[in-house]
Amino acid sequence: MDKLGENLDRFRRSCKAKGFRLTPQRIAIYEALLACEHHPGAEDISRAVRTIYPDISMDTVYRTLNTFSKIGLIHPVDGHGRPRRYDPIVEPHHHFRCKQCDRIIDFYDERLNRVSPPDYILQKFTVSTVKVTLEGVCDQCSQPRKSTRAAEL
Amino acid sequence: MDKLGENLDRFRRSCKAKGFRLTPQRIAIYEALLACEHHPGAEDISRAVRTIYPDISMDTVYRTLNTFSKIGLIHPVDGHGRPRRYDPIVEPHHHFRCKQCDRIIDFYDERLNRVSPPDYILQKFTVSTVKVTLEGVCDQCSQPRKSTRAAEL
DNA sequence: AGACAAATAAGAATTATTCTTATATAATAA
DNA sequence: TTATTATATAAGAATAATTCTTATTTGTCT
Ligand SMILES: [Mn+2]
Ligand SMILES: [Mn+2]
Ligand SMILES: [Zn+2]
Ligand SMILES: [Zn+2]
Repeated sequence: MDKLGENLDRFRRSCKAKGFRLTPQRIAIYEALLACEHHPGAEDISRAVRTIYPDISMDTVYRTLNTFSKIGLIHPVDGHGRPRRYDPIVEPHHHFRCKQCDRIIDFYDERLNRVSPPDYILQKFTVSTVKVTLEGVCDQCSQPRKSTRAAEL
Repeated sequence: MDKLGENLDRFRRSCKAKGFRLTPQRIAIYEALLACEHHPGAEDISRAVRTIYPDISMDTVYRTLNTFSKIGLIHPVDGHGRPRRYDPIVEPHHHFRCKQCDRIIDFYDERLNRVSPPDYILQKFTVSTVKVTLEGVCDQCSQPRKSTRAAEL
């Protein structure tokens, strides 16, 4: 089975397991999450789903994203002052966020997966997640204007 | 000079250097930031400052916090769906966030300061900050009820 | 097919933050 | 010290993101 199929299958099983109904809206929202790159926000999801279900309400989008988050199907990603975004990839990975274009780019690194808090923290707190997040300027934004224009200057 | 004095001095110099006026509101807001533990939000700051300046407006609080952030006097801290919070400590340090009580607790660790992204990321992106954030349940919240009650049970 | 709990659409409500504008004031210089 | 002026402020309107309320619809299980 391909990656998309795997994800959809996990989605169906998660819903069943938790007693959630398999509605067309939920399926469309989950598919939109998988299709969108760079961690879509509720507005992105709504826009994508509207092409198929023009009457989808923002409330359903938000409610569904919250439901998915609660059962661990997706992870909410901080919006840094902008609207919250969502990540359909729940396997361990890390994020680079461009301060200029606000893209959030995934990357995978074993070394970072193994970053661990100091012992005195582990003794005091129950640590469930360790997140490493990079911020800076992405390759696209650090290029001197558009590549076509750059030749002219 | 003590730590508080040092901070206030740096604050005065930063304002001067950037040509910002040293208003009573700004001083009070900065002092409130230093006094509050666990990374206050705009509402916390407003409440603290109101005891001295009852007429401080939310707009001034937000505007001032934004100004301070821009000149690097403080750092905004993600609110995870709740209101944004602010950190008057700009020296390198790390955060543990309790998912239950929402406290954000500082800790210092040299090893985590040195966490570095993989080379292929550094080649592609200009990385300006690396944040390690822990989430979980804090010592207070994981205690079985209140300590006084615990003895009874 | 029928029953029913759960999900939805629509739009009101709430919350956090920013904007607008008229007034006040910190900094600077006469 | 006072006058000048650009900057900061208070007040409240406006905006944006998210949640809530309610009446209706629809999956799921007989
Ligand atoms: Mn991701
Ligand atoms: Mn801190
Ligand atoms: Zn970029
Ligand atoms: Zn706690």
